[in-house]
Amino acid sequence: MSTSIPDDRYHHGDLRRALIEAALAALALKGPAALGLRELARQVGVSPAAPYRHFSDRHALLEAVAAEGFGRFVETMREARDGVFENEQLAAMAHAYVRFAMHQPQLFRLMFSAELDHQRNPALATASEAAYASLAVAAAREDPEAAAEVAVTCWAFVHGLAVLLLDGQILGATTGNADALIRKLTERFIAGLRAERPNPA
Amino acid sequence: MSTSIPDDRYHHGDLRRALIEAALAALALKGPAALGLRELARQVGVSPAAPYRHFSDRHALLEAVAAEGFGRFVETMREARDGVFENEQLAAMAHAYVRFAMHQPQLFRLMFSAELDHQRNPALATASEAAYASLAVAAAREDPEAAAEVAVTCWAFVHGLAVLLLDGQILGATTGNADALIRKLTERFIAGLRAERPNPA
DNA sequence: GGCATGATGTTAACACTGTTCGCATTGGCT
DNA sequence: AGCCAATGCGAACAGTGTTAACATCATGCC
Repeated sequence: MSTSIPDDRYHHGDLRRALIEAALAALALKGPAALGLRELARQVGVSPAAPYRHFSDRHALLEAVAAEGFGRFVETMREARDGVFENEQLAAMAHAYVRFAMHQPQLFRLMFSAELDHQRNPALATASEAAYASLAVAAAREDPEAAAEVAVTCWAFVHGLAVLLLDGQILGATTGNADALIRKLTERFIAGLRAERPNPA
Repeated sequence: MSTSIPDDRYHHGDLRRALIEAALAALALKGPAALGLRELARQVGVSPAAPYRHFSDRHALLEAVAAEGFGRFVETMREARDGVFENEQLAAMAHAYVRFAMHQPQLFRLMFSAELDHQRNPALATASEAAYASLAVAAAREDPEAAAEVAVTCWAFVHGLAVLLLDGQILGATTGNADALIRKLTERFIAGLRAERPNPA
């Protein structure tokens, strides 16, 4: 699993990949404070200047990590969607959205961090748009005539729920029955969406 | 307005206040990158070590700024609620919530920043809970039997909408008609809430 | 009024960090 | 084999948060 090429050869092999993975590990383990460039270089066994051959900036590295996170994110969403009937897909994806955030809180926070310029890094922009699109298509089914509005509303609800849970602003540390809460809230939310237009063509 | 006591006397007068205000100004003007301790000390005309007489940490200063932000926030929400009929209060507050975020994006981001420990600073915890409570009371009126659920749902929607707008993930840079979008979405959302229980006692 | 004392500010230093420079080493192409 | 671009190294610079020891002020007590 780990990029284990601890040989003492001059060139690392795939330093870029190694840095990203070290960052992912450090992020999950010790929080975003451990994402220093020097720290990561040290962890990979390389000089402080080496990362600059692969990332123009420290931010560029963080953006690469975030892009990786978005990749895993859309994968998670896709899986949630695929194993379920059409009329349950939205709920399943909403649940997966929040669960991803709670299982990888630091990564999720990094993905939506303010200091990342989603415009600068095309890979990041693409990845985050893909994540939105996957949710939007299921949301649009609820009301094809106002697809965009419904999609944004769903996204906002689900994203807000994730963020608030992450900040411990909803359940202090009671993460035990968070699953039940999420299910109840999303059910209610979707019921509200559907109650508005009782005659789906 | 500015804490203008630029005399060359040894003691500043109210350094704590001056630092917080300098931070608020720098935050709105040059973003969170300008919130260095030394930088702020320089701006206020004081040595790099002086702030430590008033804040144990750099984080403590940021938390104080965030608390100030929450103060203004609940004030804004209160004003939005007061000038309106009961059945429009929720919509008005939702609108105010998002508008606050768009008018003071950096401050809003700081308030909900991940690196702030809402538990450590009691003032911060109190302030953020007050912000929630003010929205919750209006939300609860929509369905008194499931007050908590409705409140959290509203909060999640409104907070998510704010965050996504801030990240430019909904309207690229088209902030012009953001107001109209917000209004439309909150209307629809609240309609959904009410459609679920058509017989308000 | 004079003076001890705590609150507040200063200077100097330490350990970091991101970043850049010039140089060293390497693997791959002809 | 020999060259070249890619990749890594070490040293250096500016800037940061933080601490410790010392300076200055303001205030209450005799």
